[in-house]
Amino acid sequence: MTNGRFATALHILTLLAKQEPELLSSAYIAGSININPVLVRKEIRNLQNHGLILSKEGKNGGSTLAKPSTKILLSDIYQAVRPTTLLGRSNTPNPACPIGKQINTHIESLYSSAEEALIQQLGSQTLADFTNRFS
Amino acid sequence: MTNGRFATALHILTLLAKQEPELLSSAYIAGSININPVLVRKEIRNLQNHGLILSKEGKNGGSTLAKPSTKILLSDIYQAVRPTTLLGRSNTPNPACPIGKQINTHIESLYSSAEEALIQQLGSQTLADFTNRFS
DNA sequence: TCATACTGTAATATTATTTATTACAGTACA
DNA sequence: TGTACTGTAATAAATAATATTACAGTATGA
Repeated sequence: MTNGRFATALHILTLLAKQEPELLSSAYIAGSININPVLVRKEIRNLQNHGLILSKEGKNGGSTLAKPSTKILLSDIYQAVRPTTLLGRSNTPNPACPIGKQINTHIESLYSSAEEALIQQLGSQTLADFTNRFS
Repeated sequence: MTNGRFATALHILTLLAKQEPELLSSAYIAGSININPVLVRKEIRNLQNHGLILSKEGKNGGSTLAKPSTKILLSDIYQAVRPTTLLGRSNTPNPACPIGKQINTHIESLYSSAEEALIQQLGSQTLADFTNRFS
């Protein structure tokens, strides 16, 4: 992925974890990340759908963690922003070529075992582990 | 990464491995992958720089593997096409925010250990292992 | 020695993806 | 009932990836 969604999501969750149980507004969060508030709201919505965040509408509204940071794995965050393919997109090879015809199947299974390794590694750390590194 | 370079490089190397020790032209390879020959030549050049491929210019020229496919790890291929950051780019957070100021350092080290896990997994298979899966 | 079939590479155009911006409806509070 | 939020759609702008065109350089072999 060439986008910054993982970094953005992690930043959002770090802020929420650090200022728990305060409700933080998307404008405040966007100011810290230095991106557009609409992007933040979209990502918050997504993290909400994945059960990591709770939001409250209306005046004095905002967002907070849906569960303690010790219960949020970094792999949960990855899964929430997971790109279609970790190692990039595949091509649409020539079906007339015996290699071209088969390669995407093999690439797919390769990608999924590679991603599995990544998820295992990310799953070994919690959001709390990550935020504790901040001085 | 949103690009198809890993898939392209793997496709190139698979073709070369399967037809060793023949010299394959970029036009032939591009026909199998179904992308522009110039992209193939660029990637071949890159794989050459990484010691995976040998090329011969002029008439009847083309490319072949620089070493047996049993000696090429899938992680070597990843390293050759490695994007700046596996998990996407980071933001340029607000330095006035105590979290924003530090987060990129922590994200960087997180990314590098995640990538390390991926490389280990890819390093457990050779190009020969991959090409042997083709029927 | 010259036509041919390649690689190598630069320059540019096109397309796809990502991010930013604008706008506004809906909600809760005080 | 004004104010400060979320939620979301629509669109624009910026960036990244791929395709295309063009041509110089190189080796082969007729």
